[in-house]
Amino acid sequence: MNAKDLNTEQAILKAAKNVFVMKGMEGARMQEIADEAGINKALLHYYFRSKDKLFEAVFKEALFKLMPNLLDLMKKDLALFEKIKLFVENYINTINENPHIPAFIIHELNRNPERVAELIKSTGINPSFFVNQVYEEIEKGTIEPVNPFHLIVNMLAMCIFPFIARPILQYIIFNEDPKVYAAFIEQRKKEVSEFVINAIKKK
Amino acid sequence: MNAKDLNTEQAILKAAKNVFVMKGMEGARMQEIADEAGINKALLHYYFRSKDKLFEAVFKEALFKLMPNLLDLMKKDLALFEKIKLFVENYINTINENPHIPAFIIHELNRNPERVAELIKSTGINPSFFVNQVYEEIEKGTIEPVNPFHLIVNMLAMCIFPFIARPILQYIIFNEDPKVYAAFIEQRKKEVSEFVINAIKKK
DNA sequence: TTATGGTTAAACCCATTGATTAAACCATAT
DNA sequence: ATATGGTTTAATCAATGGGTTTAACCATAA
Repeated sequence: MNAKDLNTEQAILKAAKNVFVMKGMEGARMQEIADEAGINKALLHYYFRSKDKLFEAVFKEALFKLMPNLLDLMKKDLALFEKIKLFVENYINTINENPHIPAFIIHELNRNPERVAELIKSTGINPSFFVNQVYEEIEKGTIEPVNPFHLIVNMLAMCIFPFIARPILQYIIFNEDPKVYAAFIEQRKKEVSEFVINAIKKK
Repeated sequence: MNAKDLNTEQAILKAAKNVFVMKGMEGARMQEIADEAGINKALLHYYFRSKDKLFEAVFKEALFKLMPNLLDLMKKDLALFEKIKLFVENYINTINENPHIPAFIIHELNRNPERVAELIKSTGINPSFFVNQVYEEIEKGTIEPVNPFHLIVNMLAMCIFPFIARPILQYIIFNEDPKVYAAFIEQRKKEVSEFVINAIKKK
């Protein structure tokens, strides 16, 4: 595989990502991907065999772009509140750079739950480290006795949701002004971590 | 329109809802909807003209099923903490009865943001009553000075997210056991409202 | 220069699918 | 009984779109 190949292959992947992420597997057209990449449609099959294979390549890349951060962070040796702050800021930043990927994953998750679940499983993601850390803090009496699984889901939810519901928020709450929406997302880094810490810390 | 019509039309809508919600506009097949309804494919066009029209009917019904609750509740004359409790329980219950609709709406939201936004706008939904109530409580010093828009987004997020991410949670966290997942959702009604109230109340 | 082999593109194939048509069906009214 | 008109179906159409084929292109090596 030489440099030219890499270029074409990367161009295809990039174009395919754009189209698949916005329209999903079923809504995407091979012709549109080819146009977006500025190449002939047959080349898509030359490099990736089939639409399904191409989709899988794109999907894996998209999925793994949002996973490793999460994985590393959870296991870090940090105080719980620091970890929460870091997680929220870090994760909102990551999604902000790929704002359509969550909705893309969610759609595929509904279309093909087992396949996606298998993929995620294969990353070896495991919340037990973080869960134990939460239990320890509860023991110590520094936080309320919250269920750590609900805590994780709450944090993920608050980070991800504003991106998948963006059109609603932007058109309804923010009068269609993208600037205001962007500022809202920026605020959230602080607002959410404070919200979470306030919710659990013992006073 | 007589009783027979109503039956057929309702049968079509029900079948179309099942298929569209699970597979989206592009993934759905008119033949599959006809089969699910137990009728001839041409009848779909007889009653709804086109796939697009049928989809629109299904989508509106799905959207408005999740909206009115929200609307009425926000304007009720209730103390803030009571309102939060009621909202969370009520909304989780509503979604639990139609667990696939949020992901369905989100996908359509990405495919066609303006159209969905217009539809939602047309419901006349307006958060200002709730927003003002939050500001009043901040004045009174009963809650921390949180941004009410973030508060709304946080509550929506925590209610909706576990349903759209269900396969991940169920397969990864809950070892594929639907019973455990159902119990988790049941717990959330209490867990989330306590989480929110704890996060904002002044102590 | 020419042979080789990977890369690219144009043209084509054909299964799928949304939509239409024409005829059959059937309940109701005269 | 039969005429009417809404309902349902089978058959068909036309377009779309994923995939294939064939040949042209072009860099590299002998």
